[in-house]
Amino acid sequence: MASKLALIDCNNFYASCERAFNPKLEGTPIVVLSNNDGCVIARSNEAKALGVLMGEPYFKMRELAKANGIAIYSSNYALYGDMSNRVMRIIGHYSPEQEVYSIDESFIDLSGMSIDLVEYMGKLKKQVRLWTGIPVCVGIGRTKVLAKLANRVAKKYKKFNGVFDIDELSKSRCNSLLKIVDVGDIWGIGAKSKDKLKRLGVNNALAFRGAEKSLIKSTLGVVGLRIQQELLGESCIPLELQRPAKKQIVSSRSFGKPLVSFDEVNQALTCLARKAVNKLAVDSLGCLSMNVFIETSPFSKKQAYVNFSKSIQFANPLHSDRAILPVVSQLLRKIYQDQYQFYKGGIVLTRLTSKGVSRDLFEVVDGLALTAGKASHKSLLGHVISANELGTNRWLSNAEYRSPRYTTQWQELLPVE
DNA sequence: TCTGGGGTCCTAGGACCC
DNA sequence: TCTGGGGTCCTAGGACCC
Repeated sequence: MASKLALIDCNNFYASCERAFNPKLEGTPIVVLSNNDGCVIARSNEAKALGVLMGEPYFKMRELAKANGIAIYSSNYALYGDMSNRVMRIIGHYSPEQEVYSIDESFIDLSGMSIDLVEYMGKLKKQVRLWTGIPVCVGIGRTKVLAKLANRVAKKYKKFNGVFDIDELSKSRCNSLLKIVDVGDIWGIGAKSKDKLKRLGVNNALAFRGAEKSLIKSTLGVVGLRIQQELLGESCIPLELQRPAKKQIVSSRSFGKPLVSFDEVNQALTCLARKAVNKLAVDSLGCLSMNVFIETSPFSKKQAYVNFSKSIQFANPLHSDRAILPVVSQLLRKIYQDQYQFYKGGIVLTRLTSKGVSRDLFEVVDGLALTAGKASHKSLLGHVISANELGTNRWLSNAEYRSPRYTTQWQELLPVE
């Protein structure tokens, strides 16, 4: 049976979330900023039309924002995550097989459905909009790469009303379409690969699809070969129906201010480690190794960019804050140097295992004695935190423009007018 | 003044083994 | 003096995704 997939992609997701809770923003250009209010990570169509670029540092577009009445938001992941769950649940009703690909994208399997798929996906699009306020577009094709491409078309050309099936095109029309798609706009072809291909004269999707296999293999390896096969309509990137087990957990942040004391950096990393430990707990995992890193700003003109990191292997999987947090401080002690202003840092937990029997009492930590931990304190929420998590808080991100967490914090519910 | 965070997969090269 | 080759496992780094 020929496979048939749809990719449902939310339009300007973060910006649309802000708008869903503030209808006055209809027609207003919206920009959402990254964690530290650093750069642009989402733009409404109006903001795109004003020339706001993806990834642009906020300070470079502040004047433009002021002059054009652009609404600015700090990112509000609690809100976006919750909205995503609602959207994904609705999409899940349209097929028995769904892959939630990212916070704002989902593939579903439509193989063997003898109905008008464009009409069917039109219904989905309307329902998501009605129930959540989030606009989506749908691309349909035989493979993931083709569905992605179809989705671009659905987004770009108004006449399709947000739903496009690439298989509805005749062969020659399909070729004309592929010819106007830049090779760098194919899913999986990033900036580096794009440059390599263009140097070889492979400029668009049609040329890529028709290129010699050996050329693709030697230029991009097996990854490129797979993309080419998918463009030809042969599915080789399967739907992932269940989330694959995590292989690593990263918790890192740019600090709100450059940090210049061990204690401040230690506070930051201990708090970040706490977040990582919480993620371990959600999936009932332990880790057999950990990496701690700190770095200076790559943009600073006052000091050279440096990046210090240290890894440690554990004899048994660790999963508790009591076991992990002290090790973070000990590793940091080994890499911290007084003369630098640190601007970012984090921890990476790897070699994850399912937790199994708790062995925390007998944990052996590669030559590092586990200290019993300093006195504990209760946080405002009532759970016990370590002394290292208290401090100046200068590491915390700036989030000057965050909208209320309408859906996840009682105190921030939308008022009834 | 001010430049995100969290992931995955692939490959090359080193260490080690027989 | 002559100094293999194939397999596996691990890690670091590159590239990509949203």
